[in-house]
Amino acid sequence: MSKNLVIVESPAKAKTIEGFLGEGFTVKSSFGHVRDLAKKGLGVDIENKFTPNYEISPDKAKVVAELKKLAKGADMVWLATDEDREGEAISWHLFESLDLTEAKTKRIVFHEITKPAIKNAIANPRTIDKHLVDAQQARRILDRLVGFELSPVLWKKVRPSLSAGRVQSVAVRLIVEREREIMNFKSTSSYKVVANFISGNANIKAELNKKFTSHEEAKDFLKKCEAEASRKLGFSVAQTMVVAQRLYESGKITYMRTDSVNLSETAINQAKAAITGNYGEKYLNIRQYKTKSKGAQEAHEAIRPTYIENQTIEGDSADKRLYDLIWKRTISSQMSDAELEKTTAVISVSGASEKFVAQGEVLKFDGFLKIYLEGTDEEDEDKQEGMLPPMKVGEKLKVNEISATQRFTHHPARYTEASLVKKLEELGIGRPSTYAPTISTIQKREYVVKEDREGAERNYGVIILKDNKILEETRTERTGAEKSKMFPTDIGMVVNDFLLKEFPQIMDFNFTAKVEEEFDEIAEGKINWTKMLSDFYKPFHKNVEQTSEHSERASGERLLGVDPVTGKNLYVRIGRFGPMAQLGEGNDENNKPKFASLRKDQRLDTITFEEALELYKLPRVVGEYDC
DNA sequence: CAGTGAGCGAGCTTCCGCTTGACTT
Repeated sequence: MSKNLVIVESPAKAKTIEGFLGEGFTVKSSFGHVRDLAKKGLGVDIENKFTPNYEISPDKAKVVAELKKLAKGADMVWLATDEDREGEAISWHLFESLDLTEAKTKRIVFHEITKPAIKNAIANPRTIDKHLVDAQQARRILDRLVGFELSPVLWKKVRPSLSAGRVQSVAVRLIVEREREIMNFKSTSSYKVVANFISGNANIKAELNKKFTSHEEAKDFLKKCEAEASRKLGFSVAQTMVVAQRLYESGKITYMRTDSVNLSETAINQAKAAITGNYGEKYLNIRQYKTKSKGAQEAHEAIRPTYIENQTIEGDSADKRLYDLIWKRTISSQMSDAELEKTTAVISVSGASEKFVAQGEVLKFDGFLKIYLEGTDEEDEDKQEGMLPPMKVGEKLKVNEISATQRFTHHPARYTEASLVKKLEELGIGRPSTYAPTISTIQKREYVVKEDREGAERNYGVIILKDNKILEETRTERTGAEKSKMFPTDIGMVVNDFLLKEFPQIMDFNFTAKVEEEFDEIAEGKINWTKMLSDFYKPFHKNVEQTSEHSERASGERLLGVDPVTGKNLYVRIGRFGPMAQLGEGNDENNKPKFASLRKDQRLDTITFEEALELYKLPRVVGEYDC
């Protein structure tokens, strides 16, 4: 009996596969990467063709020792890591660190975990693709060079222990730029006019095809009319991944750290059976999706329920909700389109050129909407909404009520953890396995904070025409309230502005896409990986040296004005203990500058001269003591 | 917890991507 050792990346996979292969095969897992660049120092010999200095990762020493032992006693070692750049590199690192030989090593890949797929893989082995491995080495080393050369510049020019990197710095940039857009946003308002008509005993809701910019215009319009007769879940990214991990480990869903949209044949057949069984043939529309995002590597299947016939699972409420979402998405992706019939009625008003428009929508066939509609208890009136009663052209309608309501334009939305991930995904920056860690890193460095904001009350005008009388009133609403949104901090903004000024190429949203193209060329054997690194590193390193030598410290300093009492300059900047105000300069003994910390709700780029002066006023109320 | 901001120097910090499990809260 020959002895075979198969190595995959994840232990859950190993267990399943061992069942398929049967006797003579032992299946073990590497638990992801086993080696990495040396933790201390740069870990790359720049002078010597970027030779990497790899070390067995401390937490993998045991795994490697065990695999080495098993490999020694095996007749054949099958490297069955994922079929993408990282997976190929894991196989190569295993080959190197387990002291394998080419004669007794085979590389296999499979796209779904089924018995025939595994058997087929075993029957069609290949060798390690060194070009693909080199592409991974280039990726790894470039990230190390960028991170470990930029970070020290920040320690010197801004503050110790800060960090910069290809992914995290761009994530911070997105948040900073969004905040500035919001700061510069000027809200405008206009009046939206809505009318309620009566036809027979049915109501028709219609909106005017024009909005009025002022209260007066809206009122004038109503006067003219007077004369007339006639995405869902509220989890954080980290929480979601914890729940998903739990579902994965208990065998309820497939692998979750993937952005693949590809479903296996097995899955599609299961979905087909579930759809035809539950809803009938006409709800079925089999499709195969292809990914849109750049850099997706398709080593895995799309996230889906392992057993699609199970519509619900046992577990706590978070488990059930996430499973429900995954189930519905999977099933609906293979269902027919919904068919809607749209009707538009145009209603004119005598004495005014503007027209009211009523939109009616009737669901002719629910298609994939069936599984979304099923769960919600829809009330009958809700169903009626959107439908138009039968009307004749030229029919005269009675007006029940016309109202003009003041509406304000909204600034762009701040990012949530989830929307930031979505944006990074669109830009092809970062990978599913790193989105959650990246978000926690930029918060740990205090570049951004996740916060709620209360918002403020705002008045808005309403003009109502009813029973031929015009009524004007002022109502209030809450605006600007935010929940779990990402806000940049002062330090985040200072670091971002510094990096953007000194290293614009790294901060470019297309930087990752550009280097990814080159990694692809390495993988295809078109260019040499050390040449690619050298072409990148030479100008980059020169830039680092120049900046380190010549650029000024970045403190976000702003001169707010001159204190009328002392005649000294009043500044704000980032100091040793965070954002602060500084009155006067110089360091002579009887003429020292005075310092004051900014309050928590104040920011370097928005604080006014008066607010900063206020910080120096004594006595100050710091709180109230309740005795 | 209050309130910090003299100066020097040694030694430290840091990246991204693949996978769980051991730990504390």
